[in-house]
Amino acid sequence: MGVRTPTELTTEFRTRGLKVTPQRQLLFRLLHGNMTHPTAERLFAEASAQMPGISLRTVYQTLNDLTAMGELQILQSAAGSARFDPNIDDHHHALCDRCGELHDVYVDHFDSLMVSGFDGFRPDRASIVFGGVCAACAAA
Amino acid sequence: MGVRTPTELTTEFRTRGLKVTPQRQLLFRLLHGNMTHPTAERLFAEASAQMPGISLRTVYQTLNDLTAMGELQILQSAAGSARFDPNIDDHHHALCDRCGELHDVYVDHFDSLMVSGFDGFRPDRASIVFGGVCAACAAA
DNA sequence: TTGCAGATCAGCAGAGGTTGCAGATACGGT
DNA sequence: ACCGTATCTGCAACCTCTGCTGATCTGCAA
Repeated sequence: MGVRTPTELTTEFRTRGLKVTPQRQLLFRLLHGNMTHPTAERLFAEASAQMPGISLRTVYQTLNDLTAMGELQILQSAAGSARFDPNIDDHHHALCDRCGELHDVYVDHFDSLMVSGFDGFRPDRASIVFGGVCAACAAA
Repeated sequence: MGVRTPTELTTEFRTRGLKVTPQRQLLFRLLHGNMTHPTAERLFAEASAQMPGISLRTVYQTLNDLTAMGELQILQSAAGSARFDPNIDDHHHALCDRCGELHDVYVDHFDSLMVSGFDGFRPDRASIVFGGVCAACAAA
């Protein structure tokens, strides 16, 4: 579902010869079970609350390391900053036009889609972003 | 197919109280029939060749105006700059991992996809980006 | 637990893309 | 042709993210 547990990530980092610092452990905890799609800035804010003085640079560094080892996905948000997705399942996204919130959605039988125009292009993955209005915003 | 003709865009601009300057007309021409997905910088380069002195700021301004009136789509490329899509049909994209080129693809029966997790979200559009290797890069 | 080699940290400066601003200029309805 | 106003240009600011550096800290082995 989400990223692996802090314990698993700790092992994974050590296995790869990366060291596990208190800053990284904090980020592991912040990401674990996180179903939002936080920006680096947001994680930095949350981390700073628990560890004043942590640097934004360190947050980026750790997020990039996690992404490089496939534990996070990077989502390019239309406006501004990238979002990090702790959910590495095969899933897609629904973006609310009003609040900007991103929600995970799952698509079945994606393979059965008929696509024309590939013209020799060989796809090995696909991401779908649905645009619309989320339940909370529709109610408001 | 692509954007509307320069003539149509001229009328559209005037109707909305926007003025049609030589700079804008040039951009209309550069976009018309353009099946690539140029960045602002690329359009600026092409425009500068025909009209030395045109400002990058003006290119952005006009592209944003066109986007606001629905004549262009903005595509957020993963790395760096935005791409402007003169094709406003209901289509999707295939992104080559090697050369970074974007190609248009068309998807049939998209509505028949089974999606779970919407949870009250009401989608009104969707965009799919396929990742893979294009024919040219696969051959090379 | 201690010591060492090397990885990591904080902080700042810089790169790349995009937008804000202000004064001068040009469009276009009348 | 005139005038009001949108637009143009050029520059600087802004935002996000990365490179760099000296000081600090971690992991590992004994």
